[in-house]
Order: sequence, then structure tokens, then C-alpha cells
Amino acid sequence: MAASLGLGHDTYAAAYPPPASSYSCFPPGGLAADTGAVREFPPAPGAFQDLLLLDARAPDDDCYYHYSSAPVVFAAAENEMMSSMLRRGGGGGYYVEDGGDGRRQASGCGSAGNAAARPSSRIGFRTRSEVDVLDDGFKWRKYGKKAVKSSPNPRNYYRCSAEGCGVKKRVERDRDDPRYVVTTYDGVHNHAAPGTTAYLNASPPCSSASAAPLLAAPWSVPSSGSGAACSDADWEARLHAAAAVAAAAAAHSSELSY
DNA sequence: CGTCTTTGACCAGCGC
DNA sequence: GCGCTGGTCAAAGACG
Repeated sequence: MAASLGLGHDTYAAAYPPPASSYSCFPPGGLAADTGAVREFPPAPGAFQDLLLLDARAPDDDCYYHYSSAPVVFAAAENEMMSSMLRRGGGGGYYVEDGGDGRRQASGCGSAGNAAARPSSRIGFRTRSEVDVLDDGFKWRKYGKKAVKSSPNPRNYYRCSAEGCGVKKRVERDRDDPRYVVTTYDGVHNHAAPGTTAYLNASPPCSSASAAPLLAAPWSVPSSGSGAACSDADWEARLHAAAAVAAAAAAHSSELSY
């Protein structure tokens, strides 16, 4: 489905394979040999059918959650999977799904020990976008900008504007490919973003394309690829927004699950 | 006038 | 102890 959209998602996946460093997080022997762990968070059948490509990483853990082949949106089952990971402290769970093309996968990271020792509500996303700031439904206030040594691009610091909410996010351009924005959420919101719950609970029919422009789900694109409801730019924008919403919602869901 | 961005200064952690 | 780096603070200005 992704390839039919003409956005080069498979190309993206090929261009951005899981970095070698991420595998250091996997159990000895690798995921293939650890099927028990892999199946720790089985999703509902078909839950990954419409996953969109993205990779999410927990910077502090040096771990990546990869969803190759197709971009990611945290549909219900997906969100639950990430929530489970977060409930375990940001790691300790593994999951791989072969979507039929043999390339799709998602992976958790970190050992159970690490999870216990390092509870984390930090989650990062890298998405391709021309705009730096992801509109995730929450209101952010910029409080800092810093040039970092590890990247030629400045890093921007944002804090949730809601009173009493200490969630922060960092936004920077990918040092290797400025087309991509790396957004890192730190903390969990103590409030809900307007429309977020409805957004995540909504079924993903293609016909819902115009339901909520700002938070419109990328999956609201005709799966056949023959429709003209969404331009590539539109798709990118939706993916971008959905990724941000997913990150925020995953963190929020994690908090609510404790 | 309230809110937000900008930006230089400051602080803390870390390695040497 | 010192320097480097990342993260935060806070004053000033811009904007609606």
C-alpha cells in the first residue's frame, strides 16, 4: 500500500535501515533467536497493515523502534504496544511483525534491568518535513535554541504551555539529512490535547480525509493509490502531524496506564 | 496588553 | 581545576 502512494516509503526504508547501534539493544542472539520476547506484545491481526514509516527512538537509551517498509501511525493496537513498552519503563519489550513483505518490523529495546533502572517517558521521532515544528495538538512555548556540536543544525527547546505541565520537546534537523526533523518528547502530559483521544480512537477509513485537517490521519489516503484526495505534500503533512500526535498520545497513554 | 520568540548569559555534568 | 557541551533562564523586543 505504501509504495502505491508514490512517496517512496520503501525507498525510505531502504535508505534508513535500523542503525547498527540499535541492535546493541537487542537480546543476545538477536531478535530472530528470541521469538519469545518478540511475541511479548502481539498486536491485533492486521494491526500493522497500515503502518506508516517512521522510526521512533529513545535517545537516552540509544534504542530505536523501527517500522520499516511503511510509515507509522499509532493505531489502537500500535499505541497499546508502545504504551506497554513505556509502562515497562521505556524498554524491555520486543516485537517484530512480518507484514508479508518480509521487511516490516518494529522493535523495542533495552533490557528489563535497564527498564527497571531507567524509567523513561522520553520518545523521539524522525519524520520528513519541511517545517520544523510538529503540530501535535498541544501548545508549546519555545524557551531555548542551542547550536549543538553533534549537528550543524540548531536544536530548539519547547515546553508545554499548559499550566502545570512540564513536558518538553526538542526539535532539530537530522544532521545527516536536513529533510528530516528529529523531535524528542520528554515527559508525559498531565492533560489531554483537544481531539487527541477521538483522533486515536477513530477508525481509519479513507473517507475521513477531511474530518480534522490539522490532525487528519495519513491513513485517510485512498489505499489504492488511484485516488486524488491527497497530494504528496498533503500526505507528508498528515504523516508529520500524526507522528507528533502519536508521540504525544503514546506518552499520555503511558501515564494513564500506571 | 498579553503572549511568544529571540538570544546572550548562566548553570550543571562530564571528561581530561 | 579547567574547559567543553547541553540545557535552562530571563530580559528585551516583536506581534496580533
